[in-house]
Amino acid sequence: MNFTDELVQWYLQNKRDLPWRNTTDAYVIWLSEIILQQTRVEQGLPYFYRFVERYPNVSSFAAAGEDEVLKLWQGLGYYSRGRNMLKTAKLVQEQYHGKFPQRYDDLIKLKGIGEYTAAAISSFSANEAKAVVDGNVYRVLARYFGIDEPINSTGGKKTFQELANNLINKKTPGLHNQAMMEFGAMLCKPKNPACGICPVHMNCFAFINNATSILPIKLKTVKVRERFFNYFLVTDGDSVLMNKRGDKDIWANLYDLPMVETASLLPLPELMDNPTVKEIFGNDIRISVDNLPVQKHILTHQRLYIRLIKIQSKPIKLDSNWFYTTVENLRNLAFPKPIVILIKNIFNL
DNA sequence: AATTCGGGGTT
DNA sequence: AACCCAGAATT
Repeated sequence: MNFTDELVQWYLQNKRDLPWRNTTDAYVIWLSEIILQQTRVEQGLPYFYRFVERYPNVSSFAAAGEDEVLKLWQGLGYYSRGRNMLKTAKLVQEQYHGKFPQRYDDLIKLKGIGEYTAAAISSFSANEAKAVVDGNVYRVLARYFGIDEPINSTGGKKTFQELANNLINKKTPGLHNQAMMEFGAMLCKPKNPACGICPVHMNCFAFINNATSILPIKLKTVKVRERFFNYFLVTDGDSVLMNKRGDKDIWANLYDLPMVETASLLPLPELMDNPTVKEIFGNDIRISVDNLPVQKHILTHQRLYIRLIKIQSKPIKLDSNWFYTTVENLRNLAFPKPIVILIKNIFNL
């Protein structure tokens, strides 16, 4: 048996039973694929069940509001996925009369669907022979064929996509794609791959050359930015002052509290002397609580230091994105993870 | 071509 | 702390 046939045989005997593998409904497969972008299966599973139950078809999704979708998405990260899903659902409802497209060339034009996702949906729902290349496939191909071109370089992406296209089984592309990814996820893992039970290790470049720990090659780029978010709690116990975030920065269109960002973690007197803070609260600011610990929140490109200051005086100037709402209504708003924690600590919601 | 978009698990 | 995850969009 050749390389890919071996992987398919391995897959048929070792695959996990995942809900999106038991359907050819392009809409359901689309849901699963967007949720799983840069997200582990175990983390995405509960969200997948939540979304198929709430939105069983394109029409129900297209009728949703953005706040509602983001609330369902809360905690999963990369929130543009949720916003793009709503745009795509609305477009599919209009242009395709609610029937989700299955052809690669149609799918690739939709918001939130790139090369990987278009190949996944078209091959799984209609057996179109398009090869998926995700993080798993990069790793399997780099190791087996001994490719040392960086997987995150422009040339590298092209090399791996072409190789995957040449390898794909044109009779059963969906099965082939599932097998490549599952093999990478379960056996040919990033650390400590299970080469001892690998069906193709005797022909694997990385195994033969003891190079599984250096392949695939990835250029490191990440530079982490430190940011300091000073949140203000303004509440009378019944209503509370909230902020709707804009569409540029992290957590676009989600909700948090009024906040002033500073360049460093300032002592409280210095913070309250900040021009922006004075503009908001005036000169006689009454503070009731500032003994809450600073929350450190780690993201891929940012380290956030989050502090909460409880203010008793009323602000004299409100930003256009600020609004008062009832504590009860907080249940309906989508918050970033650290704000979920803040609100839980304050209101026990 | 490089940067940005989350949150969580593994090592 | 570094790396990765069924990547895509923006700069």
